[in-house]
Amino acid sequence: MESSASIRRKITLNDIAAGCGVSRATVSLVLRGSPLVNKNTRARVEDELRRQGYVYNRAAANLRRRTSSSVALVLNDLANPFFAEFAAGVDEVLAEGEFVTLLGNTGESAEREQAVLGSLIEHGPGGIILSPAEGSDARHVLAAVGTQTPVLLFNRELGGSLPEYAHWDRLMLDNQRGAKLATQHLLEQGHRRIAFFGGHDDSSSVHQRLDGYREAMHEAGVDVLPHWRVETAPTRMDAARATEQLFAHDAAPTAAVCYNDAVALGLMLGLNQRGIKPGEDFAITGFDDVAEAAFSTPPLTTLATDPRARGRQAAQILLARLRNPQADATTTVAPVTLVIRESSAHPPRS
Amino acid sequence: MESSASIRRKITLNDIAAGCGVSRATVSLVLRGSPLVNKNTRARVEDELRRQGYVYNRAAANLRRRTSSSVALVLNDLANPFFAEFAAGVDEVLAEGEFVTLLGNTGESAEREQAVLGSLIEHGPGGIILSPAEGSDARHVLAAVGTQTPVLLFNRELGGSLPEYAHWDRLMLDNQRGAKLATQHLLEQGHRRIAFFGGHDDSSSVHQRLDGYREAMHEAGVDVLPHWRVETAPTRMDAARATEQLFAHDAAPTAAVCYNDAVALGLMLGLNQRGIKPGEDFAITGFDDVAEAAFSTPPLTTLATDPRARGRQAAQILLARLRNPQADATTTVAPVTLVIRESSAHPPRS
DNA sequence: CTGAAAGCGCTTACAG
DNA sequence: CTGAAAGCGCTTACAG
Repeated sequence: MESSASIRRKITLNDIAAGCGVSRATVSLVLRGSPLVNKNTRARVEDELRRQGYVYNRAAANLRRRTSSSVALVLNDLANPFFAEFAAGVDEVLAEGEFVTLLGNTGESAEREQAVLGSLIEHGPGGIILSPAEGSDARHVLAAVGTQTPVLLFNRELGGSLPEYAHWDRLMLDNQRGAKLATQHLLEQGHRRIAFFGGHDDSSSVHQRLDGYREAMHEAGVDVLPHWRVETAPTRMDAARATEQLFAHDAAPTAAVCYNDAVALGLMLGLNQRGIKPGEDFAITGFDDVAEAAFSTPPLTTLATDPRARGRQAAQILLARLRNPQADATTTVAPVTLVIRESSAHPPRS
Repeated sequence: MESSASIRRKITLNDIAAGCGVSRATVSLVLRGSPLVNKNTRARVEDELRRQGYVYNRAAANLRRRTSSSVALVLNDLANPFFAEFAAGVDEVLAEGEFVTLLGNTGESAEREQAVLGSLIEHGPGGIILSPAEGSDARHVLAAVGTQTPVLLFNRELGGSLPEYAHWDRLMLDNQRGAKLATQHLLEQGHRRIAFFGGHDDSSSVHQRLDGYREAMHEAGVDVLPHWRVETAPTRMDAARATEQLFAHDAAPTAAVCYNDAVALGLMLGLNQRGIKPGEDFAITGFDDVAEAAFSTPPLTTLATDPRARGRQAAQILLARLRNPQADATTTVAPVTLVIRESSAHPPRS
């Protein structure tokens, strides 16, 4: 690296061509690994490339070739460890495929999602991986991204519906099966009065998990009482506050399938405050397997979703789409795994 | 949006110009908001832009103007909530400044860091925000990024040293002051035998926190015994395993300043296993204020670093650098705040 | 106020 | 095997 040269302006193919007496075209062929170039010429060019500290300008190449080497990753909540892991998985696979990740975080705001998509699309991503903000709808997303750029929808559906929307690939978690597994596990421990605790009913993932819970209860021939459904915001604090509602009526539950781990951990807090020992007097399951689940007191039975693997999977689906834009849209439902820990490992006590 | 048109090829300035009978140049001026354009012409062009569903090609504009509208964000561990929050803060400010975030995750591998930087630099970022992988060194980073692209170093220093390296901006946490505050707090509670627990001595942040701890002990006139320093990997499990080393000698500590929250939570685990009640029989402080700290049993006294605010700050420093490339390099030390909870709120008991 | 022309850094038929 | 030429989608002096 010639520091005197590199401090001034960027080195281009012209500099390399001039530096070793060949044409720009030949240097380009060398860079792209064409077999047409003479061995000797290639060596000479490669030396010169190194000598001048050449940096490939991928944007210029993309412009000329009408290709893209980026993928936009638009997340509803990057600060959530689940999505952070997901992003790490996406980036891992994209990087292997020589793509760069354009990051956008919407913070659960449909309005910001519009702005973020509108800005990212100007950078010409080859595709978009979108985990929608709450309340985001298909028409707005489509208006922002157009019909040229393939979209992979992760984690939730959009509101509204459009013909184009049906052509997008999807990667969803198996929410229904997960909640069913958790419910069946509690039934096997001997519980019959099982609540479904936390989350708001208007969310598509809450809906799916409720379905799984109901299905398991139905198959076991257990009637579900209305007060076994307690809605909360999907946060620890709100769940802790709502704990009392579980015990406000007769036939109080002896166990709860929680919407997610945050809610389950909040319920533990609320139970402790009432002198009820989670994992001894009351059985609990969560959903997500956050880092804390293995270390809570008691450790939390939950459903592992392996967000990093989901990220890798999402990137693979999108890369496949870029290779074959005409293929039919795919819907992938990712499996979730029941992880049994002490919070649920006992028969009913109350 | 004409779906028949938009399905085929991308709309360019030429299409718009042809569509309303002006030149490409005029359309460009409209797009860039030039005051030169006649009001009427502007309105006509803007209509046509909307009608054809034009999407600005920022890459082409950047090529022509020799500018960049992206910033690379290279993180040692995106899956860590601290860095995920940091990334969210960075992205927030960059988006406001009309920049897009190019994400790269190195997973704490210096080798991957090389590859990631080499790949990102080809996309022509205006600058790079780098939170180095462990063991990353200045020479390799400089070789990958060259001398043209400004770098902001976050969180840790690189190994090795080079003249160019000194010209990089820095944003570091006030590790020393944080550990000093924690130590002083324990001293005020009446503790004298205070350990420094966890982390490896070859890490620059461990080093700085140890310095703060020693400074506080020295100022209080308390001699530090060698066995009050226990090294561990900065993880919960390793910390739990190492707990016994605190009590292997006479004059065992009654409190510990922990390297970070993960280590502090692990120490709680280890203490509980030995029948020692953290927060009653033994005082503990952490560092980071992870989400879990407020909910552990007992809640953990720790140092809040506000990673999202750090991210915003990092982006602001880098944007300032892009506006003024010639300004002197800056070093910013971000404050940390002691958050007192129950894990440390008592005098020595043993 | 508007248009013709040159050029950002690359790639790719096409000749030779 | 190599070079001259055209062109990706923009911007920007420069004329008029």
